[in-house]
Amino acid sequence: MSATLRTTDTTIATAFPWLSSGIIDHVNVGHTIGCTADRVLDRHEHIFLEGEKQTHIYLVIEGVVGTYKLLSDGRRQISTFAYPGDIIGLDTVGEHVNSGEALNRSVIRCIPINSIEKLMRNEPGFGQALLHLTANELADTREQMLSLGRKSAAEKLATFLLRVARRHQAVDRSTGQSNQTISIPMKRSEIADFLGLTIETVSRSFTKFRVAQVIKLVANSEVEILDINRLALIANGDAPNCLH
Amino acid sequence: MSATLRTTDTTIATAFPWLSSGIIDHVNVGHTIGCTADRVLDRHEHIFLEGEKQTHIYLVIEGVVGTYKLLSDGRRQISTFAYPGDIIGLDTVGEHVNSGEALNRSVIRCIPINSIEKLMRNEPGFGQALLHLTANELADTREQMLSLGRKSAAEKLATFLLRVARRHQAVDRSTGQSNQTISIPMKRSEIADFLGLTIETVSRSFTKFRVAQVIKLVANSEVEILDINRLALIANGDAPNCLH
DNA sequence: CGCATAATTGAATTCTGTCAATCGTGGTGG
DNA sequence: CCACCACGATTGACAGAATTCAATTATGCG
Repeated sequence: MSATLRTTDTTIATAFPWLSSGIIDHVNVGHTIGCTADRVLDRHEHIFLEGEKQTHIYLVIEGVVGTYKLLSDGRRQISTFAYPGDIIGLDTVGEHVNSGEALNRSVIRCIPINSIEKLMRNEPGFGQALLHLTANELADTREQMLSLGRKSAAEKLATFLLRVARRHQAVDRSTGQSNQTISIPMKRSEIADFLGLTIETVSRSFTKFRVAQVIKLVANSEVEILDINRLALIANGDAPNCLH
Repeated sequence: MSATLRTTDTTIATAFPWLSSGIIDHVNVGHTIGCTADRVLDRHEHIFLEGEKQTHIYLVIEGVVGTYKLLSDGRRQISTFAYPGDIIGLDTVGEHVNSGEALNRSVIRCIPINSIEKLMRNEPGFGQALLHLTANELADTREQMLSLGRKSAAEKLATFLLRVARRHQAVDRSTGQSNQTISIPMKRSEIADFLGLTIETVSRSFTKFRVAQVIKLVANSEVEILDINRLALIANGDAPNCLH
């Protein structure tokens, strides 16, 4: 099971690092928000299940967490991959509409819902910040819907790789290099369930890109992007003739 | 072009009828929110385009409005169908991530963004209400992702029909009848672009349901649901053998 | 080093898409 | 009031993309 590292009274700034980084500036980030706890999660350990009452929202501190929905016969649609700095469990107020699961060994910060509600009443800018956050996630989700509904396998994978690359850049913008080697912290089956494909199709698309010199497979979970422009063309369905 | 019916100072209650219906109770709905205008839209008339600066959010008063994203070669993914009472244009703060278009002759109420921002500062509960709204839309969108990514054509259409039926019930719950005849206010091509299918496949799925006595096609835009339980089974992938 | 798990590749099938033709419907004007 | 026309919906035949099933290869952890 999961070990609780520490339980402390926390300030807004500690619980929501992204708030300090300038999205919203009229929040008193020194405000205390009550008890938060950090949890260490093993791979495949669940944080919450679809349908459960929502008691906390969760800030990913380390690792990668996935949220997903299932059909009764086991088909799975992964909704999001959450990286450090991302918040999960905000889907709706009431009960979780997704299950949340660690894809790797992860650390998450658990923030009680009632703290959030109190904060929204006391810090006017805070609700606005959460709205921003949720709205951005909605925008992201809509982008993903375009992939799921209208893109071919290769286009989906290209879109996904660019997404990860952008994300990766955001994490280590310290190294300002452009010919990126990105790490793919999820397995093929998880990519497949995110893109609405099978692992075989994902694998074949990887191979196509490799053969076409668009990427180089350094390892199973490490991809070097050789031609990011081409990748972008493919992602948007603008690749002249190939790779479909 | 569109005719502006009237421009008036409006209260919260007028602009957001759903606020009065009990979601959030600590908002002074008598508060005035500044100038709103009602617009009458013809079929196919646009409200906003993807990428445009977001100046208003819009409350649908009459008709049905669709929001969508395009790929450069014309492939379209419809994100939402908005009915009277729904709000569109909340996707994100900044610029629209979808285009919005009337599917039928519609009336929308245009609410300036700056009113919204002011309201969020002055009425603590209001931001919370918008967060609720956005979170619910996010939950809805995630449900749709499951359809797009993991369901067969028949399952998608069944899911869609149930969705419309639920919506329909909400509208005229005055007539408490159960053997529902629902009106489908969108064309096959719009259903197709919502479900990530072609019009031909949508049409074939309709025919399958008709032959299987699950629905009756009263007219092109009017469906009688004969066996809602069966439809629900199909929608969730639990239909024993058939219709796939 | 070895084994379990993950990824790749191949062959055959299935579902959906594409192209094309026909049918139906609703609205308009004679 | 009816006929016509344009648009939308349906149906059929075929093609193609992705899945399924199966076998092989690679990887990474103990």
